Amino acid sequence: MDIQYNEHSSDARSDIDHFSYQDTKYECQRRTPLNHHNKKFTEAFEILEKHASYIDREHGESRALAFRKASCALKSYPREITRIDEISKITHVGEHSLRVITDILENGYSEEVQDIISCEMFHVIELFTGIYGCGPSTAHKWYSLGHRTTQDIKDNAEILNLNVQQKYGVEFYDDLNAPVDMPDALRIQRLVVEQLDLIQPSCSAEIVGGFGRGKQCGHDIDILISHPEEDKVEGLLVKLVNRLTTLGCMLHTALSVGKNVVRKETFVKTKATQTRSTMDNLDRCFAIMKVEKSATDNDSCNSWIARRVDLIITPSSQYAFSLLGWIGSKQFNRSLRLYAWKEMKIHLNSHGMWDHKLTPPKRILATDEEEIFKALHLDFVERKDRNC
DNA sequence: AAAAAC
DNA sequence: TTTTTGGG
DNA sequence: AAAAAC
Repeated sequence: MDIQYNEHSSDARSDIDHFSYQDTKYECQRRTPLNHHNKKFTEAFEILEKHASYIDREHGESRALAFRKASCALKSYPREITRIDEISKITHVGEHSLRVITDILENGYSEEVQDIISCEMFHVIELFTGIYGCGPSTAHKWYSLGHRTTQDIKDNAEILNLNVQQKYGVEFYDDLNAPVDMPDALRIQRLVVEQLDLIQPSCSAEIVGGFGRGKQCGHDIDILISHPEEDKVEGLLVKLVNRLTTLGCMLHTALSVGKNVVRKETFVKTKATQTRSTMDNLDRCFAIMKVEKSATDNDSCNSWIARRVDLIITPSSQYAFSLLGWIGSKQFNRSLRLYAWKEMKIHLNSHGMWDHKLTPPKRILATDEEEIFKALHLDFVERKDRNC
């Protein structure tokens, strides 16, 4: 119940065993390590979460969110759950979730989860949403048209009117669904750094996303690029992508060139920027890159493999906020932003934060992650403990 | 409108 | 019982 | 689906 760490423990081998569960309202108020003690429960909740979001587009997302919060609570729980009364009073683990946990404790499985797993529709939606460019809506559409395999989609590419991303998603399906490991991520980072040095020296290029939280493998690589001088990142993404394209590394790119709010007053809306949504001011590139296979990969026909790579550019004034946002996890961000607004009346996003307790709202600056946590009156959470 | 990112 | 659930 | 506000 209480927030108590055992930081002074002499036993550093299993540090997560030494704190009692912090029953907090927000995930950002506690530690959520990648390796926890309740995988058999959280794996069940992840099935329920996906199922809820697939089943109906109406209330599905909110039900999915509830299962995710229950799952996150168990990920933070410092030991394996063996009795239901241990967690029967924990926040975010409600009636439905307790039923599932009870079933697993008593029978070793949940019938509800088994039913989902044995359902063909669930598997096909999983398969289709694994195609880059295909989300739940498109997956449903394809399923209802009678399609069941990626080969079905390939064979009917014309009739289905696949968009560009989906075409590449189908073409490189196997590559893009092969796990990326840390050495792969480091090789891509090295390539990006080499090219950046030729365009603009002294750039930083940090691996963010799951790898940034200590994951050993993932499905894509996210790289956050910045420069100590505020305006040195202007136009950088286009130059970088052009270089990588010339080198033959780019199989597909989707650029999102936003308005870099470096010189707000000189910013003039052009047709190109108007068509972009104002959702994100960062310059981003969603790419499919052609990268060399690692030595450990099997020697099949190709010497290269297609990988999903996201390149994100941020000016130094926004660096801490984009770093925090792109490190994630998604659920950590949601909880952090909800906490900031509900508890502190502070608007937080990946560009900055604004104190709405004052009129007009006042921007709060930060140069590192610690300063953001401090401004929000939160204990700092290590990146490896943001895996909620 | 859906999908892309955390 | 109703509202909220990230941000844009 | 779960919790908080009403």
